[in-house]
Amino acid sequence: MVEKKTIKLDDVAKLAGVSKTTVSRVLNNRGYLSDKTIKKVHDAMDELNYRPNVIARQLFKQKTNLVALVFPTVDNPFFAELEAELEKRFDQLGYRVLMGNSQNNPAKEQDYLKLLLNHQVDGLIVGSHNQGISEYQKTTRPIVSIERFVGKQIPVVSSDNYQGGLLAVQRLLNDGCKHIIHTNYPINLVSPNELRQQAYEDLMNKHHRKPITYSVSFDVSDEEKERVFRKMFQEHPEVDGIFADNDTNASLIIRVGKEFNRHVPDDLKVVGYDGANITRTLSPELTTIQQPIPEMATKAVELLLQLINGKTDVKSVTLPVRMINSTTA
Amino acid sequence: MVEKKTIKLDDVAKLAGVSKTTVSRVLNNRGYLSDKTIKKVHDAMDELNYRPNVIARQLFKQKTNLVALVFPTVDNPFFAELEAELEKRFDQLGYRVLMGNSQNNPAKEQDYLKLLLNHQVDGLIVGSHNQGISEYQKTTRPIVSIERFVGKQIPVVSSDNYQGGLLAVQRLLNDGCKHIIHTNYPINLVSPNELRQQAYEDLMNKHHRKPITYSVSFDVSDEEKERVFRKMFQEHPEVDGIFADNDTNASLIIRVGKEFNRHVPDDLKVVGYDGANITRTLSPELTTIQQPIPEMATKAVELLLQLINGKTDVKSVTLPVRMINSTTA
DNA sequence: TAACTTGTGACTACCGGTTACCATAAAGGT
DNA sequence: ACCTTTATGGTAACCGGTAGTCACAAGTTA
Repeated sequence: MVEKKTIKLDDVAKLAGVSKTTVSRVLNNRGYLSDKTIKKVHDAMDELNYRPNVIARQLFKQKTNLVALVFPTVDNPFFAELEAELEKRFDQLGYRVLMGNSQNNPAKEQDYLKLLLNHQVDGLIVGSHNQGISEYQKTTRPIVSIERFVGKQIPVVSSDNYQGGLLAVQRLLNDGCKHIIHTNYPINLVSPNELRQQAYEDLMNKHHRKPITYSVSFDVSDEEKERVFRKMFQEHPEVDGIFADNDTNASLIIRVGKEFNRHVPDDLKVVGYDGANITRTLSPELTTIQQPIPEMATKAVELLLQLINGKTDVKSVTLPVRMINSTTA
Repeated sequence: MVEKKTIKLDDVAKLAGVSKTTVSRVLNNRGYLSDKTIKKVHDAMDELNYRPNVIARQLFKQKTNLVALVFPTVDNPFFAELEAELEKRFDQLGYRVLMGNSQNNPAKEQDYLKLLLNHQVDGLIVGSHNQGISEYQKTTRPIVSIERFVGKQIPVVSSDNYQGGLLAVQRLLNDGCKHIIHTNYPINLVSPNELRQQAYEDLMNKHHRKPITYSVSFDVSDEEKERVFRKMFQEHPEVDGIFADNDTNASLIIRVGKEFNRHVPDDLKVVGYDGANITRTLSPELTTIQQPIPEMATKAVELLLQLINGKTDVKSVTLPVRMINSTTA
């Protein structure tokens, strides 16, 4: 096997006819350097196709310029857009991004945290839906959470879930719905998501209607989810409006509704939640509450950088949502 | 500011009352060790919440257990599923995954390659749609490509694009379409995608029909794409069947068709391409050619690992596609 | 002419592990 | 009683850069 030796700083120095120190100075733009020397060094680097070993530098500097994203999965319109936006911003700031798809499995999330922390990441953005992960308490590494409460000291970026809930339910009420049902994650997952349900219940109570919520786990198959929705239509044939906790579920509900001969928006009105890119493209007919994903990404990156730079009083933020009016409600 | 000192191997050794060597032996499971010592060391590590500095180990071992994924963006049903599947497999094998969203911008792709290679990744999986990136020729690092020709020495995992093209067009012909149009990326992007177009043209010619292809760039906005499709309906009002190069475009075409009063599947039949998870959930009505994304991920990971382990004759593979019959054709 | 500024080299400690080598010692086998 | 296996310690080189210190030379300025 042809063993191709890695080029190191020393090799560049030799070829350029300068000292190791000088090459390092060129690389880091330190000290006094003549243009001539800089050129010589660059030429040598090009000729050898030299790539500085970032690992060695990381070890010395105690900084990796690596951040990790821990979310349930990237195979979901909301997380895909969010992670893409986060990555774009981190890239501009010189950070590389490690992916951590926890599959919404607490053990996996715990493992990921350990592994990613071992990789000496400079910070983490997390948005998994698990609880009680002790790793979060043990570390002092900078962490920002998105749409999820993780711990007292960890700032959260979320959209205005309560307002989103109000907008959605009010829209259904305005459209004349009498029997509105809400779907949401199981509530034991402490997330700002809960506030959507709170808004739903508050508004329903205000209008003297009985709030009914169906729980649907995030991490089960579409078939499983459809089963829940079928049960919903069977148990509540009177339903004429649904406030779904995300657009995927809204889409599944509309499909299941058809099985029960409910046609949107005549016999049934549906409002979704998230309003991600992909959903807007593939299901433009869906009326939904749009989370400001790009802004959330911007804010999360901003907060994480503050933490990385040693700021201590980093505060959680809530960003406004907006309604996208379309034809399903 | 409270400076929290990082715990190192030496600290663990001191607390456990053993030597640095022994701790390292416990960590790496090397040499002779008594159960008693192992326990002592583990206890000390737990007490101190010690995390071995992976960077230091990487530097010595010349192995990072890091791989990078370079794709246009993760905010797309096909790439989201593909990257999720890749990440899942790499995770199981002990590799962490770096995200590189090139935005389909050659300069950005080149930058990413440099950066990721600097990070000493053990390998890369690439699927961007750019050409002529010199970085690919310069490096000897293991690379596997997905659905894209990169260079002679770089193995490609692709699905059977020619067969996919045949299936799609044959379906439209069987449904009685007389005027079938194909949409695809600009052909100067050398990708196996081309074979879909080839199949389309071969089949059209065989049936003595004139093949017509509209080019749509991957990286433009939905609005831009819709403009192209509007032009298509204007220039070819006779069109009654469309073979789209991906499901997103199929979805946009159906929407634009409505503007021209073309209703699917009565006045117009559409077959898409990709059949990713998210698309199946959000647009189940779409008839499409499904790429075997999980299998492609499995194969790509397998090939990359062979390269990482020094195998030299790693061959490209093509995997079968299947048709998903639904209501748009 | 003394005092800086600029430009470069040589040397070394350091980042935090890994591992080879050698030494030592107790336990077990023959 | 001798040899081997098991178990542990100490030391040092090494991975590939970074950066501080000191030295020295040439050019510039007061």
